[in-house]
Amino acid sequence: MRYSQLFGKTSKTVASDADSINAKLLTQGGFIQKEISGVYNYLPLGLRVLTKIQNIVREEMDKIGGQEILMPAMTQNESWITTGRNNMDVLFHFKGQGDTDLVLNPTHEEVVTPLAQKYLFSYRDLPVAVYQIQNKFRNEARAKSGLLRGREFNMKDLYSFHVDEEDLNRYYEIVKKAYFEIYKRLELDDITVLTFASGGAFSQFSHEFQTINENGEDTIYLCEKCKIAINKEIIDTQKTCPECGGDKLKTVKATEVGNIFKLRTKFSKAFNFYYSDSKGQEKIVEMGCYGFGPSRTMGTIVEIFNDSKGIIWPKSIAPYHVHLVGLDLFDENIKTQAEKIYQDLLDKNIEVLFDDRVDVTAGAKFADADLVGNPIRLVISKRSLENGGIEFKKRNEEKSEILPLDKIFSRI
RNA sequence: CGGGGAUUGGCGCAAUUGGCUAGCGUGCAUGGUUUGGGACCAUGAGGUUGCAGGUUCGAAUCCUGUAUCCCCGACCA
Repeated sequence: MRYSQLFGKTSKTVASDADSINAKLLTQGGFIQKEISGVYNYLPLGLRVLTKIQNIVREEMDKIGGQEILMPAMTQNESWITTGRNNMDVLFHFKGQGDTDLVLNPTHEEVVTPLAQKYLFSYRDLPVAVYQIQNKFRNEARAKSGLLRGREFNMKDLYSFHVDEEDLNRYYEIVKKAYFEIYKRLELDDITVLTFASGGAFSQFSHEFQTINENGEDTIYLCEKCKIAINKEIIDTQKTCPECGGDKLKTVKATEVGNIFKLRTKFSKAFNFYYSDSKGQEKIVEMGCYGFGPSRTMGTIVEIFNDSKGIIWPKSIAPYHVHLVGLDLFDENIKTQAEKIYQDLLDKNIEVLFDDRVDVTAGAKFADADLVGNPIRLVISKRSLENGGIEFKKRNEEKSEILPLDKIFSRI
């Protein structure tokens, strides 16, 4: 991609209502643009990052047998009356044709349960796990912190259906592992901890995945020995580490980036979702749900991986792998060589953003490269060519070096 | 949802005891000079001051209503 043609520009100043590091840097870098409070447009750079996060999640869900579907953003209010959740204060209600009462789904148990019921009748059909990656709508009392608490936000939600609790427990552990695989690929595994949270009516605990960072909205109590934590809402009833029983818990700030939950039979009961066992007996279906927020995770990553100059993306989700800065492009010879390098990178399927602007000074281009935060910066200029090639620099390192043209590819 | 603050070219800001053609920076356009850490000069475009009413000879400035945004708190499978 040529920077000169990229939709979405970086800027030196940022809208005064950007209220957090992630809102500021993502807006300034041309990744997102606020539409209304808690609702954002994703520009090409931002969408590339979001899509990469989604694809990592997608791959890990597929690995554990998740089957991707896509459910609608809206449904009838009737389903929410059935489960008794129609008065949740975050529900967006509106009217459809014929005065029908509709809601924008803040989560999809009310959709997926009746849907699964149409296809799963027998123990032979179970277990099944389906997931989607889709936007959720929650009318938060107070949207804030950029992508961290929005009214429309991106979510991966996986739902599993089982013959009994034992099988639910088995799969629950599998999902837990898959989540840590995801955080590993996002380079968040060192600072993301399993956190015990309230389990609701049918289960003792649910589990959150909390990424420790000083700007986090949540307070958790961390057992440093086990790297397991307890959520604020249950610290009153659970004062020791659930893993080792230790009582030395450290208070830390964190952001919830995932939540897995044994729903048990709460929704299958509401919708009368039964299956026939091997003896022809009718049995209730056991359910689990597993949420992961790609957009919130994107915001969290920016909160953590940044410096005074901008974002420092983990390699796996950077919008581009290489930021190619062309200087002195008014010189036809240099321009030709820069274009050739750009083409060579494209030919090798290396994701590259080429700053091909002619009338922009070196300082401005470097500042933009730092702000956007791609992992590798290459500079081709009069100076670099005189010194034997192309300047190579990693975003997270200070030092740079000049590499001959033919050596560049082995380094990226 | 309770309390507080804000709203002026794309963005950041100034101008209010009511008074001249609403300024400055940045960004944008054109020309020229520059060219390794957000260059410089010149010229130019861009605003019915969130919206709707009201007071007044005169309103960005005062009054009423309303919308939106932000902050603190409550809330948050």
